[in-house]
Amino acid sequence: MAAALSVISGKWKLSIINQLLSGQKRYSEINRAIPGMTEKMLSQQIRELEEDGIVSRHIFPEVPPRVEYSLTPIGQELSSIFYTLERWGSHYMTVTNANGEVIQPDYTCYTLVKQDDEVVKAEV
Amino acid sequence: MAAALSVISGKWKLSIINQLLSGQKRYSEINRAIPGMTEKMLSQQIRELEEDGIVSRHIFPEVPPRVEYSLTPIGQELSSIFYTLERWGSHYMTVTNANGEVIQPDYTCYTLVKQDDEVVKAEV
DNA sequence: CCCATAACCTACCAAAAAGTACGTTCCGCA
DNA sequence: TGCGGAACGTACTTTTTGGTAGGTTATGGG
Repeated sequence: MAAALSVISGKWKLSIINQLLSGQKRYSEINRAIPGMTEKMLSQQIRELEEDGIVSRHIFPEVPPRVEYSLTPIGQELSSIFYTLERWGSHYMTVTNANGEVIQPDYTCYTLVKQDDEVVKAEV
Repeated sequence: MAAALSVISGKWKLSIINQLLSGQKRYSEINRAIPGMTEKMLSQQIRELEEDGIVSRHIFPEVPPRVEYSLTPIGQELSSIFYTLERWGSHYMTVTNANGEVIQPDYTCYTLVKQDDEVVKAEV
């Protein structure tokens, strides 16, 4: 489990894998598809994914250079993790509002506190 | 998906949730059950989990103080994420040796490189 | 009378991760 | 004669995260 987490942890890795789930893509395509990510981050994180055996790289010895990335078989199997995270995440969002405050409709989260020598139940 | 990841990312959070999956536990119990984790980390991370609505805290106004933690319903639903991560992770381990080097038995990961004006296929 | 226990908190520090800015190489194009 | 694009690399800074060492409250036990 720790191994799985260490492979996918990294601010941009999930976005990169997500891009490659729809097929082979070249560097600049991925770069354009993920706004906010710098080129350095892309090459750094995709290199880590390659070292972990998740993506494979094909260098075409042309000028201008062309490099295409694709998921290895074990990388494609990450889709189950995507599915689970997405499902839990969207379920989680339904009980959380846009500000990140938890709404928790079905249950209350409370704390017992002592106030003037009296035990009171305070909602968090 | 990002929300799901941000909730479980943190060096000790999975261990803490794992402890609470087997039922309500008090602070010192969790602390003893996870070796290597300092008390500061426990209180810091469990507080973040509480803010995210994953665990709830019950303070018993006794002396000596007693605090018990348990998973909220949405926290308990994280078990599906545990299961998926574990399954992928163990599968991943079978194609990776103890040194973290990828073995990749069913496919080869290669790179095309130019060497003395000749294209060669180099295994990574 | 002091120490241990419980469940923390605070200040300070180190390490890791991410971001910013810029350099590189080769070629075709205007 | 520069200019841009492709796919990076490198140096440096900032932000985030984790770790260390100590302090706090109150009480019962030796």
